[in-house]
Amino acid sequence: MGVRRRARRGITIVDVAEALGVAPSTVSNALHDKDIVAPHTKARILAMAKAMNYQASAAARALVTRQSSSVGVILPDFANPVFNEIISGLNSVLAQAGYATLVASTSNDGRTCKAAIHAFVKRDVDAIVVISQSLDVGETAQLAGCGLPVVLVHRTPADWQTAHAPSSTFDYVGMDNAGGVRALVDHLAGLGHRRIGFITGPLQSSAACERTEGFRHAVMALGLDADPQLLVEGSYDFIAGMRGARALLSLTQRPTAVIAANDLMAFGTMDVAQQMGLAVPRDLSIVGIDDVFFSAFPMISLTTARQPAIDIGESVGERLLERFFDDAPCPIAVTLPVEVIVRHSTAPVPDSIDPGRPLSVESLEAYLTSRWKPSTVIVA
Amino acid sequence: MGVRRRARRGITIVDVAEALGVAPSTVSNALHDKDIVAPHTKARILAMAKAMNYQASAAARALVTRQSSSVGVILPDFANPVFNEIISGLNSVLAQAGYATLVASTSNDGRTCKAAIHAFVKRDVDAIVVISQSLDVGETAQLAGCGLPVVLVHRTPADWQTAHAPSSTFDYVGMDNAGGVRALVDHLAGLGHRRIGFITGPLQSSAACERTEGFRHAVMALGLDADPQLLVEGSYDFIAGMRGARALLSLTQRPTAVIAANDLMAFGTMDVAQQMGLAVPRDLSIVGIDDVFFSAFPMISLTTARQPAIDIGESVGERLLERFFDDAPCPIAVTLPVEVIVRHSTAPVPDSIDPGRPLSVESLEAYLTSRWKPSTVIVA
DNA sequence: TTGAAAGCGATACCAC
DNA sequence: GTGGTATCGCTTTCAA
Repeated sequence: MGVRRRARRGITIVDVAEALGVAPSTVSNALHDKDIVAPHTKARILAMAKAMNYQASAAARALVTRQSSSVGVILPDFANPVFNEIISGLNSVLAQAGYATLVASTSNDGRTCKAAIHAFVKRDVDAIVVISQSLDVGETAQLAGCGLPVVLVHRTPADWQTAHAPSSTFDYVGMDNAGGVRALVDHLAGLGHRRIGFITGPLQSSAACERTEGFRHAVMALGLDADPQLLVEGSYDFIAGMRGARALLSLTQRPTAVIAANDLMAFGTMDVAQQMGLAVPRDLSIVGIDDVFFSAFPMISLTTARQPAIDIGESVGERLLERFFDDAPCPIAVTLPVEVIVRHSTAPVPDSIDPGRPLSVESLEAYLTSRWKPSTVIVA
Repeated sequence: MGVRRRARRGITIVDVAEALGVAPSTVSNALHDKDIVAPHTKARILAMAKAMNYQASAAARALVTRQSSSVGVILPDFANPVFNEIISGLNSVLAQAGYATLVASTSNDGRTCKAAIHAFVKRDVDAIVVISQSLDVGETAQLAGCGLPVVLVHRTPADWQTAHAPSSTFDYVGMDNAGGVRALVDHLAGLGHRRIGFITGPLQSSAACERTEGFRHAVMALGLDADPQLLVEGSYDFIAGMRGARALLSLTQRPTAVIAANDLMAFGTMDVAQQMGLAVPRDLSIVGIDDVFFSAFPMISLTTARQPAIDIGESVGERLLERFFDDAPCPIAVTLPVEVIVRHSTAPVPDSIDPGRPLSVESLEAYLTSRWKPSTVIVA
């Protein structure tokens, strides 16, 4: 390991002070626009600072104030585009207020997560944002123990209240999961559907539970078919969507519409429908939740409940600024509204129900191995 | 604006020193594993530091060393999943070495970009990574002027050498664009295709130019049909893919295969083929570049040249660590290999060529307005 | 091999 | 209003 070059020293507050023959503290006050400084002095200082191209050292300020003007974001992975939209919204709000955004992914690994929190604390981040990350009791305690504002996204504190952890210090920002599902069921019921299948997300996620409960209640409220067979468990990925769709569409009395708890699983459902020779939306209506980029593509055109990801990020940012400046330690929960975007995967219920081509369990495996995996890889 | 709470003070190096009755400087040396410290002393100090859960203050260290152990990443937006894979790879390498990753998006806006660079410099980042961002002369000068290591991703320094800017201080990491396209053409030629269409990316991007040139050369080298009509300009988005595909597939003698300079445009091409009643891959072979998540879906199953995004990120990280420790100011350019993933959108050239249903220009607009835009929005 | 002390650059407190 | 100065926590000479 060699020697690291030392960056050149820039203009300091003392340089500015000397150039003007005033005290450093006065310069500091002027730069912070404190009323205590005489207008004339302030103007002179500001002008000189600009002329000398003075740049405050973030490190020096952080050392004395113990605030770094930065927030750390922890997310399970960078793969989910929705997470990045959230960061995008967050970053735009924070950047404007002079805060930096630090990111770290955990790959859903506890050790990595702990290390990330650790690294953030060491850097004196002013707050930590946790997106959709499952936290065990240790991680929760670690977060609570560092005494920083913490905002949880898409995961209600209730998740670990059952684990007897002190969740009350955390803020929460999420979307109206139940309301979104209710609106989807309304939409389908309005088209005449009375037998609607639902593929859930992973039920350890609070958001997935809310979506599932939202479905149950909506079906009840509208007096639709509440057959328990119409509810199958999934896990937010494409293959789970295929599995769930196969289960639902193989029922002797199959549903005329399927709600998937996210768009990816809706795509899996579309794929299965195609395999069974069912035309969407003529024979089967399909809806998702999230409105990912691909849902808008003409070839897909999925009706879905849009996750307000950017709004969520902005909301997190605004909440943080609020906490920074107003020091309101009373935790809040923000639930953002969801809108249904009607595209072309939903249609009125057909007069007669086509059962579709039957599909065996083996055929799923065969189909996946033939189409999902890359068949050949040529190295260029 | 209220008062900001001061975070509690943690364990300092002095605390550890006092607990052991040694000098702070010795603790510092021990923590840095300097050979000068006696093994016994070092062991005692390390043990005590762990016992007291000592955490070095990043700010204090940054103040004296003028290095923050962090790098700033600038990207045009958070929407492109590929960028996030790059950050993912970068972050994993950096985190392991104790570096933090700061992110900022510019929305392709010059002012925002300048502000982001500014903010990074102020925070004493140790390096700046610029991903796929178009830089004007001012931004380039700003980057060069701050005296930090800079790595450009997917944009060769040559881009602005023409603008007389000092590009020689920048590193470059990218992929073998020309090689990837060549491999795709090889694959198609191997299937018997001799008339291949190409939809380019935006030609102000160096990577897009490399892909285009790669196509030209491969066609030449293999003696395929070099009709200039087979080359149409696009811009990396879905609609450009549709436009390009319509142009290519409306040729009196239409190509039997289409290469799109990225996957999104390949999807657009698939969509147009479907509208024209052409079956993929029976009537038309389609390939893309990037291998985005959706390309692997069974319903899409696109043959494509995989962009090694994570490798690119890791490579950037490794290069940075190298520069940090070896202080090798000699800039390098890293070009990562690309692999072709053969899926189900390519097949041997058919015996007879189906011209497909004709499509008017108006029908594109009509199709897009009917399928692309959300038709109804219900607020939940 | 260890210890004492001088900064790094900005803030904040208290005289003036 | 303004100026001196201690201080934040760590690194880094230089002396012992």
